[in-house]
Amino acid sequence: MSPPRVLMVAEKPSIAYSIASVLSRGQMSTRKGSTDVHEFDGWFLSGIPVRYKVTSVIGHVFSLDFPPAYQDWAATDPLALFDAPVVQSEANPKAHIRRHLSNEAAGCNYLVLWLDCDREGENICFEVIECTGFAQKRNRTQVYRAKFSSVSEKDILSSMDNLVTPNRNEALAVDARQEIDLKVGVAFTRFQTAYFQGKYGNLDARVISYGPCQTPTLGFCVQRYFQLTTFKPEKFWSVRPYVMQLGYEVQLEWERQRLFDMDVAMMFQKLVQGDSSLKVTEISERKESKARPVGLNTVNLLKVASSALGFGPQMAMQLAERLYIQGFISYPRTESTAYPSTFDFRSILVALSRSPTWGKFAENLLVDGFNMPRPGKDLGDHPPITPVKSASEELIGKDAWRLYQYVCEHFLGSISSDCQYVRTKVTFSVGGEQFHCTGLQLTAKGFTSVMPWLAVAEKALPTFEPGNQLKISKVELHEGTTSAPDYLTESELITLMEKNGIGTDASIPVHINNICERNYVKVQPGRKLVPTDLGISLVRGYQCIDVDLCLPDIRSFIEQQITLVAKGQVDHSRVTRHVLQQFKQKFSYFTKHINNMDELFEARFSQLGNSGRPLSKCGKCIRYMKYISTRPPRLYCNTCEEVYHLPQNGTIKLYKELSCPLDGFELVVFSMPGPEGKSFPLCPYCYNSPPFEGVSVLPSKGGAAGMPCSSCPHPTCRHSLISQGVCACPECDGTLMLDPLSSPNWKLFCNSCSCLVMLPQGAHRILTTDDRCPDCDSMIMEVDFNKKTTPLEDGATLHRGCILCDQLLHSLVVVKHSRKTFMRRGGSGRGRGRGRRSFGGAGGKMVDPKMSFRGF
DNA sequence: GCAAGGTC
Repeated sequence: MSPPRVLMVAEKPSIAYSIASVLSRGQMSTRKGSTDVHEFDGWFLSGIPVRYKVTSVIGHVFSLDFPPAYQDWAATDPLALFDAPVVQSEANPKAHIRRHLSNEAAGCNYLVLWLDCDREGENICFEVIECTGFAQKRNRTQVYRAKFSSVSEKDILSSMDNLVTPNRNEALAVDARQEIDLKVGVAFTRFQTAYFQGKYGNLDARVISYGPCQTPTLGFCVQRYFQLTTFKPEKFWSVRPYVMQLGYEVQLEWERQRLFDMDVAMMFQKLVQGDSSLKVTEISERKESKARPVGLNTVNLLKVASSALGFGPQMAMQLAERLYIQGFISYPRTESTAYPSTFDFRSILVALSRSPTWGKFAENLLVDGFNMPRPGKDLGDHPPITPVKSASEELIGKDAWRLYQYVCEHFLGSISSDCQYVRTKVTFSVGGEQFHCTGLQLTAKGFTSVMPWLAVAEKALPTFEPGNQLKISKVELHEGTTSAPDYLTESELITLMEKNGIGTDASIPVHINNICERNYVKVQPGRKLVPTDLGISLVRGYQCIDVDLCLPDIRSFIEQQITLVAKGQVDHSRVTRHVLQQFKQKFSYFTKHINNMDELFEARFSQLGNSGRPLSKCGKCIRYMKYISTRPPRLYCNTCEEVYHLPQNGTIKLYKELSCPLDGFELVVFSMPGPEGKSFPLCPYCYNSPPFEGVSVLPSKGGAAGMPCSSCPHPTCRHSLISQGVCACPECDGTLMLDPLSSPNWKLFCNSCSCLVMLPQGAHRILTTDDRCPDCDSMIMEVDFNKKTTPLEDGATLHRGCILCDQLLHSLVVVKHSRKTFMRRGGSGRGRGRGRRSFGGAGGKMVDPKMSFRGF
């Protein structure tokens, strides 16, 4: 009778091989299949003699998708995808892994799962259980899970002695993630693509994708782009004294470093210049060191490959993969930076000692002894990436050689000694100010001799003694300018993604590749990521509609929700439903407000951004915005990617290059046509985003709130309701404002309705003043009549008075567009509404009937 | 044509 059979399944062929090698002590027979199958005899559990078969999958067996009925883009409403069924299909049909597992499981009595010990691995466990049929036919005691923290003999053997059961909750968390990612990503992607496709001639995108990882990744690039385009350089000054010591001229650093006020900096310069004695107050010497690197993991390899070697992550991984298959480096996909305790450094050093490049260095480490590496983190996956055997450029090619070279240097560096140096700091006092200079002297190069780009620069310093009185040779006032940050480098992006939990070591290169291939960013020399028009418009669009969509938090939210499933705290389908419900709402909101994103596309892609006329300066970036006069009229800031709506049915001009005291935007003036058309100034920013709450706004199309300066309660700005408001409107709750541009047809207009009041015609000048009428609290007006037509006696021209109470002015004003004859609506409480609450502020006075135009 | 996660 043949012995019972045990099927063991690993996540990838190389692990299956390692496990079989350890358990069979190298005595196994291997046959080909979809993946190799290693067979040998051994003992299982409490000493059952068995026949072992060890094979593997190749990552996930299945992947999730929508059923065929939902595959037609045109016929499927993307919103319906949130509630659509999902189906599993074989991830790699050509590999026939499912058939392979089913065949190999036939006749097996036990299943041992050797998948990677993370959530994804746990999920693959259940894929394997399904394929092998162990779920249905056999009872649970026949399925075991091996938990191992590294693929070492010790760990493999000990996990065989401590077999557990697979964790269904962790697997279900992955199921939840898959369904959420699929539905959210596909729904948004199909909707966006359909909406923008063919809409703009020069928008050439096959697909405009959205994803909870790729979109925040793009978000990082665009965020940096905004930082640098809206950067405002600032000048700064620092005092830099120079002293002569033992024939050296030394420049001293200021303890205050720099000041942003030139006058103050100059004052300090004079103080220092005026004090003839500079004194050494302190000399400190400190031994410092720069630590050798921890073991190399994938993400750090990718960063160096990008920043120092100029290889993109995709390319770097391809090279690393090849070096691994050829046996030159160890497995290149690992998160761990800690070496296992049993790690064999010596044999690698022996291998490298044959190298013409590092032979000498490796040999020295062998002879003089090497340092154990710094601790690092152990994620239980694979050891850090190290060389395995010696290579040469001729053997592996130029690019692979450069990557291999780095792996070797990093490995040698990680077991070298730290770099050590002495830092000397000399502190000086002069004119009440503190200055210093520092010197650096290397005592041991350590690892920097094999990683010279990390070397510490030496800096010589002449000897000083405490209490030395020195002469200042000159005192410079250095002027500098703060500089904008540069575009995000790929290496910085990887750091950000890792920090924010966007993607994994294996998927980070994929996401970066996606945003490049989809034409959202371009890689420029120095591997800088420069967002394209499409990338910028997309991110700006998300920011305008629902900023969450492009922030990394969207990923952490999903992760945090599925972690509840993994911990068994919440049911998997409830979490999936709940999260999808939330995304469905976000999706609905997004589709309803897609016009906000479209405005940006319109500006970018139909070249409105080029055809518009430069008009007012943006207060954020101090660059001219473009005035787009076609409906709806708006200003567009090319730099900030912002659209500012303007009132319709009139003309827009710059208002004397005056700017808003609140936000620095240049004011524009809006004029309605005709001699009786009113005109009023407005700040493009405030008009769209009123800075004060509860301000009455004009009705406006295109979503702008519509607050012109005539509704603004700013207490001191000379264009505000407070400065230009004259008295209550006879027609409505509004306030009559002086139209500052109405000369010579001077008029007051209501900031709320169409009421107009014509002031003395032909006056040379009419101004509002700071004074108020003691009787009715209206603003006292100052009228400078024309010399020829002045109604004043003796040809005087200047007259001050209240237009309601002053006999002369009263007789010269005419109310137009007044549907009601001077009757105030409502009772005594009226007129204290939002817009006028700040007006006058003189309490009960405003209920005086004279406040209206009654009696005209 | 679409997501993100495995591995090759």
